Amino acid sequence: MNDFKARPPAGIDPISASSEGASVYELIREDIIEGRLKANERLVVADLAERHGTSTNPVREALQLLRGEGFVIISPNRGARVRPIDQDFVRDIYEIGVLIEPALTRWFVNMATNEDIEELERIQALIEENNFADPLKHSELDTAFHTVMYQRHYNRHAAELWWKHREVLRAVSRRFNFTLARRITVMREHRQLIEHVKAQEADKAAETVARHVEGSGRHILEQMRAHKAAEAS
Amino acid sequence: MNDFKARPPAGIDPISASSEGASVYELIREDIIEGRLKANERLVVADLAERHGTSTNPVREALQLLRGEGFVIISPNRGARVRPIDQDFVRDIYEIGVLIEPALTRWFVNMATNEDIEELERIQALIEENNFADPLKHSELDTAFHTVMYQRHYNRHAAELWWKHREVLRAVSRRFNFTLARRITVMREHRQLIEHVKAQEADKAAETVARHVEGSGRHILEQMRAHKAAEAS
DNA sequence: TCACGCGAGATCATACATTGTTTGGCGGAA
DNA sequence: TTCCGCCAAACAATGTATGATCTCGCGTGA
Repeated sequence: MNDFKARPPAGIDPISASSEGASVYELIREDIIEGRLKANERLVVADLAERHGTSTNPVREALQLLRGEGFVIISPNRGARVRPIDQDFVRDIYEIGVLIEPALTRWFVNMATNEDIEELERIQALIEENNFADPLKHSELDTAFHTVMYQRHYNRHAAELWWKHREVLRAVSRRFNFTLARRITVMREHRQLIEHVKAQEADKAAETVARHVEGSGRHILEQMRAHKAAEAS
Repeated sequence: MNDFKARPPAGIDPISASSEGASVYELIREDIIEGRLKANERLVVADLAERHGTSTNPVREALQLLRGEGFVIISPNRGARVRPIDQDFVRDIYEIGVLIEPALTRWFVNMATNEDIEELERIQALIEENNFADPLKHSELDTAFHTVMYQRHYNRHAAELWWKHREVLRAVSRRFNFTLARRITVMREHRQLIEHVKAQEADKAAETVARHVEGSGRHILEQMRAHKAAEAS
C-alpha cells in the first residue's frame, strides 16, 4: 500500500520530453548510471540509434541533454563518451551535498508540520523493519525520507540539484552493501534527525544532516576503493 | 596588457561541442541571458534555424542542451520556451553560492601561493582604479578576482556550478548600476578578503565571502525589484 | 620517424511522415 | 443576440531517412 518508490520532489522536470514512456534519453542514462555502459565507453550515435530502434536524431538530442547533466562528455567531431563515475565524481557530488543539505534541512525544521513528522516516523519505521534486508528497498526508503524534508523547499534549484546528485549516488551505492557500522550509524542519525525536528532544533538537525551526508559519501568512497582494490588483484 | 576577460576555470566545459552547433547554442543562450529573448517567449525551431542560418537539427540539439542547463523549458509536443530569469531564479542561484563559495574559499586560503595573493592584489588594484567607472569592466575584474580563488579547486563540479551561476548573475546585473553603498561594501569586502588570505584565516575569509555573495545577491534582487516597480508604473 | 591517404563517424542539410496542439469559425442552445 | 462546444485546418514538434562534407585517428610506406 505505501509504495515509497523514490520520486523527484514536485516541480522537478521528469525529463519526459518524448511521447514514449521510456525515452532514449532515459534508457541511455540508466545504462550509464547502472554501469552497463562502462566508463569512457564510446557512444556511437548510429549504434545507439539502432539498439534503441530509433533514428539518429533523438539519440543526438538525448546525448546533448546528458551532456548538460554531466553524464556524457562530448568532444567536437569526436563524439560522445560515458563520463566515468569515479571516486572524484562521487566525492565532488557528496561534498556539494554536505554544503547544501544542511541548509535545506534547516528550512524544513522551521516549516515542518505534524504530518511531516509523522511521515518521517512512518518511513523510518519501515526502514527499521526492513533493516537493510533488502538493500534496494532501503535505498528507496532512505531517499523518500530525505525527500519529505526537501520536497517543498522554496529553492527549487537547490532541491533539484540535490535530487540529481541523489540519483547518481543511489545508483552507485546499489552495487555495494552496507557495512555493519554504517547501518548502525544511519539508523542512529535518522532517529536523531527526527528528534531534532520535533524539538525544533534547526542547528542540531543541520549538523546531523551534514554528518549523515558526509558519512554516507565516505562510506560509498570506501566501498569504491575496496572494490577497485579487489578488482586489481 | 593585462586583459582580464572573464574566462571559466580550467577544465570547465568549453561547450564547443560542435563547430556550428556551438554558435547556435551560444547565440540563443546569450539572447536569453541578455534579455533579448523575453521570459516565456516561445522558441520555434524553424524560426531559430532561419535566424541563425542553419538547419533545424543543430537548433534542436542546442535547445536540449539549454534545457539541461535550465535556460529553456521544453514541454512535450509543445516546444521550448525561455525560462524566465526572474527574482526567484536569481535568489535560488545566489543562495547556492552562499553555501558553496565559502567552502571553495576555505580551501583556497590553505592552498594560496604568494603568486595567488599578488594576483588578487593586482586585480583588486585594477578594480579600485576603475572604481566602477566602467561597469562592464568592473564585472569582468570582479569575476576574475573570484576565479583566481576557485580555479584550481579540486572539486570541479562545485567550481563549474559556481561558474555557471556566475555567468547568469553577471548577465543580469549588467542591466543595473551599483549603488554607492554597494560599491563601498564591495571594495571593503575584497580588501578584507585579501587580508584574511594573507593572514591564513580561512574561517574569516569564508565568512567574508559568505557575506559578500549574500550582499551581492541581495543587491541584484533589490535592483530587479526596483526595476520591476518602475516598469509597472 | 614522419607524411600521406583512407575510413569511421560526427556534423549538418534537406525532405518528408506522423502526431499533437492551437485556433478560428460555425452551428446550436440559452 | 450572445455564449459555448465542436470541428477542421494550420501550425509546429517529433521522428525518419538520406546524402554531403568534414575531422580525426590510424595504418602504411618512404
